[in-house]
Amino acid sequence: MLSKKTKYAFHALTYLGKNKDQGAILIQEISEFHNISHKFLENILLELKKAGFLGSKKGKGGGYYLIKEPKEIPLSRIIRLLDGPIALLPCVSLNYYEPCEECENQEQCGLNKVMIEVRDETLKILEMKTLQDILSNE
Amino acid sequence: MLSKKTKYAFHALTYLGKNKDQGAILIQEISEFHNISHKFLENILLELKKAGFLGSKKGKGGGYYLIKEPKEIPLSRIIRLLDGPIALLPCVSLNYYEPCEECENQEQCGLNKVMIEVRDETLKILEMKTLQDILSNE
DNA sequence: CATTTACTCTATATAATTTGTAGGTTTTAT
DNA sequence: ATAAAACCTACAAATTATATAGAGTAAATG
Repeated sequence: MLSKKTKYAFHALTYLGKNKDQGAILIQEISEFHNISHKFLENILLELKKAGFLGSKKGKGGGYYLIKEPKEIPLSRIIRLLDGPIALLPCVSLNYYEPCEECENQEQCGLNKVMIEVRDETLKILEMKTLQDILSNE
Repeated sequence: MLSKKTKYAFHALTYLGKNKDQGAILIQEISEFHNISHKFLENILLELKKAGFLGSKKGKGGGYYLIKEPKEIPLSRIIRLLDGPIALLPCVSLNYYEPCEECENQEQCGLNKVMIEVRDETLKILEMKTLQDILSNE
């Protein structure tokens, strides 16, 4: 399951995508619309900004706005940013690789091999689906 | 990512699958082979037994053994049993459905719709891959 | 240029979940 | 009878997720 953080990130991105023409949008507007704690959302939006998805403006009339095309934002990137690995095991993660402590020889591990296949199939979906797909369904 | 519980379950099932002919196998044998805490593994094997994957024998000469064909044990069933939902959101889970608190109208939620597609694609893989696939790779 | 507004940053508190442990009970073989 | 090994319940420890606090910085505006 996605963490709330990631789920909220998707809600916020969707909101910003729907209101693209309206310039900077307040954290508060999003947090009220989706019943999300203001401060919690603040942290999330900041991460999304640092990762290059959002821009922001400080001060009066400030807020956040999308700086990428929705179709250029695959689900996989958001999930990795906020939730970490997409792979089901650390030993098959492309971006967060770690060997399994209990395994002496990953080369001979059948679980490892199968999970590589699962990862690749999962990635196909999560890289293909983008914010645009979410927007198209609203 | 899978919890350790689920990962250990796969290791144990694989071990039992590889040693199918040898009758009942001790928890201790598996826990030592895979460096898993004996007591923790005990709980896991018990769950697998209650769910109908394993049989057991008490007392001297006792232990656990597979009672299903490896090809009849899809990854999805083990993951669901020990980790819960496969879906990325509660509102699209087939086995553990819950509405999202922050959503007033799930019918109009684009995230919901996209995550249903992701779930269906993910399930295709996890239902197709079985313990047999893990065994074949060792 | 003072004031208000709203994002930025870091640290911390709280809650929930996962992981692991303890200790006794029941069953079985010898 | 005794020892071996699964069964069961409850709890403890560790980790992670969620949420909050409060001071800092930048921008707009009158």
